[in-house]
Amino acid sequence: MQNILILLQEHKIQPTPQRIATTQAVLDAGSHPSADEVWERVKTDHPTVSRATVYNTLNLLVEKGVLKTQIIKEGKVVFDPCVEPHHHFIDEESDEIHDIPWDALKVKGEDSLKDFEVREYQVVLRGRRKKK
Amino acid sequence: MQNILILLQEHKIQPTPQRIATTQAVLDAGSHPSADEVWERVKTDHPTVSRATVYNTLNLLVEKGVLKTQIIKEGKVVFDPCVEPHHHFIDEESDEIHDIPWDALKVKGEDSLKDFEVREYQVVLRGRRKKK
DNA sequence: TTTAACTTTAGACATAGTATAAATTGACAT
DNA sequence: ATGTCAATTTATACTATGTCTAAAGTTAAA
Ligand SMILES: [Mn+2]
Ligand SMILES: [Mn+2]
Ligand SMILES: [Zn+2]
Ligand SMILES: [Zn+2]
Repeated sequence: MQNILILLQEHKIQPTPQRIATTQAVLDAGSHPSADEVWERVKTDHPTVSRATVYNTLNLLVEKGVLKTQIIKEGKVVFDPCVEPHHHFIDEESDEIHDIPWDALKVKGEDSLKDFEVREYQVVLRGRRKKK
Repeated sequence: MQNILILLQEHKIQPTPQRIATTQAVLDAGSHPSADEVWERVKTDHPTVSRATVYNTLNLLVEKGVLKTQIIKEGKVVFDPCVEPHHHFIDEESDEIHDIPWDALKVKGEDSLKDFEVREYQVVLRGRRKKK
């Protein structure tokens, strides 16, 4: 995808080959890959890219607002290409994370929390995907 | 506290000295300690208790329903003495986790998620505690 | 008392993530 | 083009969380 280059430029990120490959990989990975999952993907096409660079790049993409981290799975941070507010459903069988659109759920009362200044919130749901 | 022994017995857990100390520690720790934080506490009174035993005991307490794990902080699981449904607020300055009573927030629409069978859910809020 | 089941322990191991320092690359002024 | 400096990448070491293993210790009951 040529748009990767534009995306990086728009976010003031020097587009090196390693960064392009990493960004490509994290966006192609479907949803919510971990850093090492992204690294695995990068390595298939660019076997010489180091683990540190993938970690550095993902952290940079978060810093620049291209990705958001989610702390939902035990033991690993996952990266979310959707930086807009939304909710998450975790399928406890497959361990997959599914995005729930912001408007699918309505939370009432978050401004009644007088002691807290809420910067962001989300609903985290767990269960299993219905067999259809 | 003498009730610890009764608590363990009620949950069919053999009350060894190590388990009593660990349970005491996790309950006294205020809210949402990590396993190693519990271990540190245990060691002050019982310096010979091993790390593995504290981890084993905490996992056993979860299995038996005395504690619940929460995956909210990056890099570590925390243990929650409150096993009833409730929400969480994370103070991004102090990194402290605060319990929000279930009834303080109302979530609408969770049964409209036709593809998912929701076993549990919670609202996770982030921000900072208001200086009062 | 013997036996078997349960528990604890120290240490090894696995994995996620960060830190460091040297090597490479790239921008850019001469 | 060349030299220079900053940015980037790389291999590697390191830290931290958590699990696993095998041996030793304990408990309870035959
Ligand atoms: Mn953007
Ligand atoms: Mn209980
Ligand atoms: Zn998401
Ligand atoms: Zn809690």
